Amino acid sequence: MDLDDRSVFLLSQLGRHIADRFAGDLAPLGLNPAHFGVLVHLRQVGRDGQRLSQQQLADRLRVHRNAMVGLVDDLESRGLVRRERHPDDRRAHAVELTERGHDVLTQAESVADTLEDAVLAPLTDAEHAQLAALLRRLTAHAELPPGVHPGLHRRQRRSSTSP
Amino acid sequence: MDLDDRSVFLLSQLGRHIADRFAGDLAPLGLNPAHFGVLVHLRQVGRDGQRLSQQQLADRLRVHRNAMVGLVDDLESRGLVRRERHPDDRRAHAVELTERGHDVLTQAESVADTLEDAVLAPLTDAEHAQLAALLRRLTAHAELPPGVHPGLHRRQRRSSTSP
DNA sequence: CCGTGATTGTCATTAGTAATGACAATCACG
DNA sequence: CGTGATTGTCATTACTAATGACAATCACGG
Repeated sequence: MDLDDRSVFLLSQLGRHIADRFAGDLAPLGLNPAHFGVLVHLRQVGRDGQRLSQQQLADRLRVHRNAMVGLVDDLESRGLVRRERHPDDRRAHAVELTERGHDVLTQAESVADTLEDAVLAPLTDAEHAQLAALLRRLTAHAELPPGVHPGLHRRQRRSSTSP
Repeated sequence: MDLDDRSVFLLSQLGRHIADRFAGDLAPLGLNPAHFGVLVHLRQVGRDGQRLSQQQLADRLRVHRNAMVGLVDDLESRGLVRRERHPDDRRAHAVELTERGHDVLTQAESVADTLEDAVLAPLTDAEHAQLAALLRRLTAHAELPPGVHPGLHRRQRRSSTSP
């Protein structure tokens, strides 16, 4: 059987292609997909008036808190986020988007828009909607947490066979 | 805008999820996805009566020949492939599937079938066909080489920002 | 109020993986 | 022949991810 006859292969192939392209398109902004994920989540919770600690952020994005340190370091050094004292817990830092962070996130989303247009170019609007509906049902069934990319997850240290 | 409103995000998320699950499901067979890709390609060319050198195999799968050494080493040590003298070129090794390699590949494909059933469970047959047709048009437009997973590609050494 | 154990953020260390370079053997071709 | 390219291999390097340890702080019971 041919690999291209399997929808799972096509999905994986296309998904990886998209991820690679997105990473490449994002690089000129000084961001990688993990940075992008952090920014998006920070804006989302900011809208709700919440302040997240690094730990909470790490839990939501399914990354280890040790890794979150580096991500926030990167973003803070570029002035996209701010670490403040957490009002309720002096151990924790409240992380929030800066004005500049908002701007850069907007640019990053425009990159994503462009990529989406390029990848979905061969589909009509109706077909695009059809595809989106199917994909949403699949992600729901797979119980993928909304807005969290599995590529950010902590990879488990494997013993014998590896990618 | 919510990440889940972007088809490219859903595709990437789902594709990664599938790749992770496949790698996990394949591990008990002592294989990783790269091994699987090699086996599938070897069977394909074997059907046409061809014999491929490691270099040719590496070119087709878009991996570096240095990396192919390790992949073939793994498979040969498990008795799934055989390195023979290439009839036309004494520098090259003709790599081919063994009987056992065929068997294990069959098992691996059954793993893939099971995964496909699980992932696509919420869709009817008609919807599945619809999805497959859409995906095929997208991979064609993206000029993704048929049957070659981008995850095997040599990653370029990046200077500043990284995944 | 004090002490014991957990949590947060950080850093240093380790382990694992991927890219690069170098090599001998062989080829291609003049 | 002989010069330069190609094949497969290995060693080395560069990088990334995982782990462990740490001080500061919290939570909670006694």
